[in-house]
Amino acid sequence: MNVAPAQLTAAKLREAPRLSREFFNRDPVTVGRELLGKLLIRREGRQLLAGRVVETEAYLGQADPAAHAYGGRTTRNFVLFGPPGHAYVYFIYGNHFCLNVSCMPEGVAECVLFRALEPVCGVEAMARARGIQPSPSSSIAQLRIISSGPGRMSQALGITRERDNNKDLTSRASDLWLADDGFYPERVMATPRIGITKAVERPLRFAIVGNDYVSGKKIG
DNA sequence: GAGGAGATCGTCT
DNA sequence: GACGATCTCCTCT
Repeated sequence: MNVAPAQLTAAKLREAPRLSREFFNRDPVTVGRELLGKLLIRREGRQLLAGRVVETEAYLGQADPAAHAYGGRTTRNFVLFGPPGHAYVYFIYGNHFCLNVSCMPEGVAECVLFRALEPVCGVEAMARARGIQPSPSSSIAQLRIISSGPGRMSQALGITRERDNNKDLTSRASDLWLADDGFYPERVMATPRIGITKAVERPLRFAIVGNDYVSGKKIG
């Protein structure tokens, strides 16, 4: 049965401990799996927008033909070669921004791509940012297009390269961060990554089984 | 509901 | 000049 996402108050979001740099200073497969169920929070003025991470993908740096870092350091991907816990935002297909977080120690260009969120706070503002008019009677189908997909969730949270690229997501001063409110997904699964043409067979996409907000076809 | 194709522009070669 | 870690609209079933 489909249910509307459980909403969290701004007070709850402020209570939730931020993820530390050490959390991200690990391999992206571990980070990608453990990010499922965590909160991605954006401060917009006095308002908080937040979504629960329900889908990620791991990119294994210079060893991964599908990764932006595969060809080495460039002016675009330099953030990946920096310290862990930083945002790598890139523009794709002339329309969309995608958000990644750097993993592993400085010099190792591995990362996790955020692919989908379940909105849990500021849903109306997120919908407006997407050009959607939400209402109390909005169906799951209408709600899920707010943030089910890397481009959609970036638009919903106002994530752009200019504003967020190279931002330290573990800093207390950051207006974009990750937090742990104690939620733990019952079942997660690994599948091949989406939208790539190289190394397509590797099961490096992670998602919460049965969650309505996972992009693409529903899992489980 | 599923599948296909076009849009659109930064980045890299 | 070609390509791309996507999204949306349109058509067909």
